[in-house]
Amino acid sequence: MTKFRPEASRGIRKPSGKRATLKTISELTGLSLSTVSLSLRGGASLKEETRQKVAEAAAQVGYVPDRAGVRLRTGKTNVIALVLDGSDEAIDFSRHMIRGIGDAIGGTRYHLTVMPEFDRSRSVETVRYILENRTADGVIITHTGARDRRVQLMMDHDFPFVSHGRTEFFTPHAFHDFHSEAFAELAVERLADTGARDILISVGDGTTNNYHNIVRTFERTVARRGITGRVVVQDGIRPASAEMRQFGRDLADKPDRPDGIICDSETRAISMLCGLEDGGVLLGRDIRFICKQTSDILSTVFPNVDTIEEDVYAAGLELTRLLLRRIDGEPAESLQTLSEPVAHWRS
Amino acid sequence: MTKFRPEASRGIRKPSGKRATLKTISELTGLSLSTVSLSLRGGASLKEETRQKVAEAAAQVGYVPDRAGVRLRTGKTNVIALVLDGSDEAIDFSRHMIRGIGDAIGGTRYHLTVMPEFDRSRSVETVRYILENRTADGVIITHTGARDRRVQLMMDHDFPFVSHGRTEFFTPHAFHDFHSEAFAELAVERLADTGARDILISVGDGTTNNYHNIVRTFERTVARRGITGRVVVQDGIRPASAEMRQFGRDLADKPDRPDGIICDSETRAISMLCGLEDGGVLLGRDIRFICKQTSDILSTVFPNVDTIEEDVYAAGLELTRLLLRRIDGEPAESLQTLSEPVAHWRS
DNA sequence: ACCAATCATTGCAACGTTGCAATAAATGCG
DNA sequence: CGCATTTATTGCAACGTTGCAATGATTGGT
Repeated sequence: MTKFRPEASRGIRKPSGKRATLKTISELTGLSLSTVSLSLRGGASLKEETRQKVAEAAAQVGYVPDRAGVRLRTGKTNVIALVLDGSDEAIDFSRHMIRGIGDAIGGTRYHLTVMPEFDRSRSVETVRYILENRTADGVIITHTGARDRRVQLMMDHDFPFVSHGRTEFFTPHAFHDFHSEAFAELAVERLADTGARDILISVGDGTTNNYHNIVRTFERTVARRGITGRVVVQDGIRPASAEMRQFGRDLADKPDRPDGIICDSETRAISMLCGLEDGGVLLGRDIRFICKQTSDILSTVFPNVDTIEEDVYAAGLELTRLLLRRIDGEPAESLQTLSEPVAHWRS
Repeated sequence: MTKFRPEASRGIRKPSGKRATLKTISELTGLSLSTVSLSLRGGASLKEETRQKVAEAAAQVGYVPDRAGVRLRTGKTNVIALVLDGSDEAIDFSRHMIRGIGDAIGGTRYHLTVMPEFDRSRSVETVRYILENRTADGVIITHTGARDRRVQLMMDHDFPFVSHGRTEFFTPHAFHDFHSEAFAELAVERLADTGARDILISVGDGTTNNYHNIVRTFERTVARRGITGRVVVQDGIRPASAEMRQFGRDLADKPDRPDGIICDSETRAISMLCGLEDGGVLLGRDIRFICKQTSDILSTVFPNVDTIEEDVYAAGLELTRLLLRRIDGEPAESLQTLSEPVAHWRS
């Protein structure tokens, strides 16, 4: 009679085809259900011998706790929810983010559920749904606004979450954010250092908090360097479009065109750069350009353009790690991190 | 005493702060648990009056069935799993796909869980995990291979799934796929019609079934038109990279360079096109180019390049609809659809 | 007015898990 | 050696749901 064939446990649960449960182990070891359950969760009061026996049996039948059972009993879902708010401009943002989250929950009990809600106003309802139906143990939100209603809601309910982006709320909450101020400052400094006197910054979505951070720092740094700066909010206009390209084209023709441009979106940057070239602008000479980059498409098309990298994959990793710690009860104020921009100066 | 305030039901479940369950409704109506449960599921044997009463009470307390309870009792998870296999080249593929799925499950009880597994060989393990732990009611896979092991596995277990992509298996299974053959044929015809005599096709990942479909059709169509064709598999090389651009550059210099190019990846196309222009090639004159497009970045950068559109959002929608019907028991052979390419001929 | 048949409703058990109170076994101490 | 204490194990109830067998109420036919 075969006693213990580890290879056999692949796909084979029990003599019958049914899934292994605590009961299976209980019968196998002769111990009670409670003991098995306790033991599997590392009960300190158990004899070393029985713990061994249980562990062995569990491994043999390939026991994995039933999520529904646990959830019903304890309320713990072992799920984290990503609320994708996403008219995202950043190329492959979702992909990198999800991959980061996936890698971070690898090896844990957690699953990831994604709730795509592209209508931003309704994304509050999505969060409300999660809270009311206890459908996840924690939430990750992106594109956070300065006084984001989702953040408010979750703080009110004392529900674990992390935001990709900071807020202006007084009460601290967990977040991970790209250090936009550093980005803005770095970009202005670089342009100024290489001779720019009149810088235009093109920013997207004015509803996010990042927008404010970027603009504020931009204006401060420009002032400090004693040069002029203008802000263009490009919200309604599709980042990759003939219209956006035309914007670059028009800019090239302007008598008072800037000699430095900063752009916080790779897609918008590509369009704009094409337009500038249409207008006969020689990049790096007539106009210097710096943009935030989340993929390597821009650098392939315009290898000489300076970029500042935001690593969305790393953000996904970090957000998840923070969230898991938050779920485990760590105070929010110790779960706030920034990721520093990485400069790629070409030439 | 207020009797029925619909506005009050927002966020208020019960006199206490607890979630409404069948018991809540049972107490409220004086009916038994079983009756309430039965009624909510439209029990045919109930009096119209009681059904009304139950429905009213349920609405009043904002009852939503507890997922864990249902799942434990019935085994139904109300979850569909997306197994993201993704060294995806297509820009924003994940985003569009997820948005499509999200829109398709809107209004249903289903949630979406995403299992990112970017190491393709391990993606079989991911599927196995889902099957063994009954962690979803159905699965969506992408980047399907001709004899995809995940497909094999799920068919063996008679588990509901749809694949984005067809296979060569004899047993039918649900799928939705981009009609790559039509794409290849359309592209060759267009190039031939506009004067091309020597066409090069650049295709990605040779492990997917799409690869075979494209290549086969390409060769057949080229032969039929009496022109020459070559196939280049660009697998190891990153789609957006200096290396890929260099490929275009080198191509431009070749004495026997083709006069028509087809590319099945937008990103690779962009890189290649940049390289061709580096080499002094005049697009549309020296070389005609057609590529498959999933975003509007390429068209913004190269407005004159002919493209053929694949709508990934629509694919997500369709895949999900098929899957839900499959879960409801429809036979797989009636759940097989193709999406036709949409040509955008510029000039 | 009685029995059978239909209609409407209900109690019970079970899904897999865990926390608690309770028991049983082993040890310490006087 | 008996009693209190610690150590190890267990039974029970509950989480929210549903399917089934069983009950109770109503109707129709003779």
